[in-house]
Amino acid sequence: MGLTIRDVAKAAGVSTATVSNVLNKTGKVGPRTHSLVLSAVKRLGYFPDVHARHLASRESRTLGIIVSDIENPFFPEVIKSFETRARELGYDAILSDTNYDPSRTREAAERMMEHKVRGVAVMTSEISLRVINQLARRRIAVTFLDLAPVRKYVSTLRIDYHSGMRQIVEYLFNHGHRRIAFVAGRPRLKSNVVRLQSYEKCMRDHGLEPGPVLPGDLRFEGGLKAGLAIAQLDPRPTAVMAVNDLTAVGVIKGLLKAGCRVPEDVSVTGFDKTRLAEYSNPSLTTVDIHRDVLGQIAADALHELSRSANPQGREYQITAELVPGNSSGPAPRTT
Amino acid sequence: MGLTIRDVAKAAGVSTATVSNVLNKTGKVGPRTHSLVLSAVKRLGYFPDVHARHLASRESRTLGIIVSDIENPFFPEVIKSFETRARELGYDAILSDTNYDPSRTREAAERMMEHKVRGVAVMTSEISLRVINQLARRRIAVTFLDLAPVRKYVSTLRIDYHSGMRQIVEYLFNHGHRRIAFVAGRPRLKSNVVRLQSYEKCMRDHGLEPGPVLPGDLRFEGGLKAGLAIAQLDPRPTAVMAVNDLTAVGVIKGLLKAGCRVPEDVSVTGFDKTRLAEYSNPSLTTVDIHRDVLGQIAADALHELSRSANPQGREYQITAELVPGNSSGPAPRTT
DNA sequence: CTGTCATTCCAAAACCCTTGCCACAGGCTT
DNA sequence: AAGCCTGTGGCAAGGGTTTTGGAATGACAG
Repeated sequence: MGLTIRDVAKAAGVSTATVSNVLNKTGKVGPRTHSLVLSAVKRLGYFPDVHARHLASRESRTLGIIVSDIENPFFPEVIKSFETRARELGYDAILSDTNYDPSRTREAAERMMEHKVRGVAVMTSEISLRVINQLARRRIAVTFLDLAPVRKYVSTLRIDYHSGMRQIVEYLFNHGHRRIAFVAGRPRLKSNVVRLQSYEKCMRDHGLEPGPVLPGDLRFEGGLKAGLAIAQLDPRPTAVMAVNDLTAVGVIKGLLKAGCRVPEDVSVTGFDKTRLAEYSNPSLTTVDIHRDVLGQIAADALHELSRSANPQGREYQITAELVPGNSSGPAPRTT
Repeated sequence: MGLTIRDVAKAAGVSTATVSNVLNKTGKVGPRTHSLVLSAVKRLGYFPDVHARHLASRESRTLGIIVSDIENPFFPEVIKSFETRARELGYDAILSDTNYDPSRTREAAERMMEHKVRGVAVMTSEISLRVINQLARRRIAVTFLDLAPVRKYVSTLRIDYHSGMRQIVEYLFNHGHRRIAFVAGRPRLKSNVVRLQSYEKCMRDHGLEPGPVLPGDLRFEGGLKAGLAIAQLDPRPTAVMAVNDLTAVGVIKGLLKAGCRVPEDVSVTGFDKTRLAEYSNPSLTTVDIHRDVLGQIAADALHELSRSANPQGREYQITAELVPGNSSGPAPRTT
């Protein structure tokens, strides 16, 4: 307990400054003393106190990441790659989960400020502009998902939903589908709206009439309901695009329950490529939005932003890629 | 930037000690000054620096949690409830992901020591006894999963796998199954071994011969392979118990691919009740091991351990509960 | 009016580390 | 032999907070 740098210094017969210089690899210490100190450190099992270190160096080496819900399969991968990249860049990472709750989001931001993080990746939409400003004013770098315009200390990560949607529509079109339904998510979530609009636009671009569009809830239940409803439609769509994988799995279950075969009668596609896509039965045709890249870029962006002399934010594009699965196939022959 | 307690003190016309007393609710400050300080804090948007606070109070208010892999669906729920409970108890929580890598596990433990956490919940098996001792010697409370005997500063959370397995065997037995196969996980993982042994014991308790036991890998692929293999067995088992949900989903896919119906021809059960169980098709019969309770108890245990005068560890039991789904049904009539 | 006691606030030390600056030793050059 | 580097290591200040002991204030009893 209470092992300090002084103990190490005493054990090695040097000053605390020297120990510090060894530990921080400043190159100011000769090889002899260097190994002397190192062996003392190891022998005593000493680890420098992060808090004292931060305080003394008046320079934070930690980045924060705020997510809506760690249980949402979207996030763990992002978190992991963010943390990995952060570590590579020499940062500690701290995580806050807001549980979709605006007040907990505020708390999360406060926590970041208390920890004097150098930057924070905000991966949630329930954050107010006031909080953003508070962070930026403190010269804390921030990255956002989609929303928020770039400005000083604020960069944006833009996921290319549109390209993803276009790839799906093209894919289905090329497989002969003409009646393609859409199962939406939450109409208040911007990323969901973008997906819907992209679907509509791409349909028109192929000379197809969009619709029907069914409501969903981003969850399994919503998909299930939509799937049951779609099975009863006349004429029945030959393909269904779901706003995300979870919804797609629900849709499939609903269709099957109603006696439709997937993909023989109806093709179904998801979005986001969660692991679900792979495990689901049939496996899902979906779009991979490279969450690992997302997390990594977020860390890079914060690093960039926080150390440049002119911390002007910029925009990053995250690409999307179609991943074919067994939930989709050629359109059935019958008109 | 660099807003400190001194700025607040100056703005409120009091000393830093008074501001500190207000913020920490020591009750040593009169109501007049109290509100004066509070308004200054709010006006300036001040947040105390966590590092300075820790340093000065020489008492940590943070707990750590180390997990193998945040992408493994087992963990997010545990992490979430751990963090929630920690916060309720007044702690900050920090997370480390080891990616199943022993060297990263060591690093994670070091990180916890650097952060001077008050306790750490170790939810991984790749940790050596040396590290445990290192932690305990520093008077850092520790909880483990299954392994590690209780001792000073070390408590154990024991998941009642045996009861879970028994419930499944009984359930299948009552549905007329007599030939019940098992798809195993990694033979080096203790929790996997316990599951297998429990299966064998429960089978014998019901007068049944255990087996066949097929190898698996805790992943989808292993289950798939096992499913394909089981379909070819003669006599074919009427039920398959998988070591976890993911394997079960693979088994189902393998069986279907080989032309067996689930559950009409073969019943399949999982373990751990991931979300997969619900979304899979057919939905999985599985066992819920109450991961939310696990996280919460871990936090409680650390709190208990770290503040008691006699920090002797103890053992906690986490119960398991059968959750019936559609992947299992009565055994087929044919002998 | 003086002495006692609570109450409320402040000054300063302490927490553990980093870092700028200075001191010193030894080897070179001239 | 004197003077200079250069390479090495120590001293001490300082970072933002908590905390301890004591000072100032005011109320009240004697």
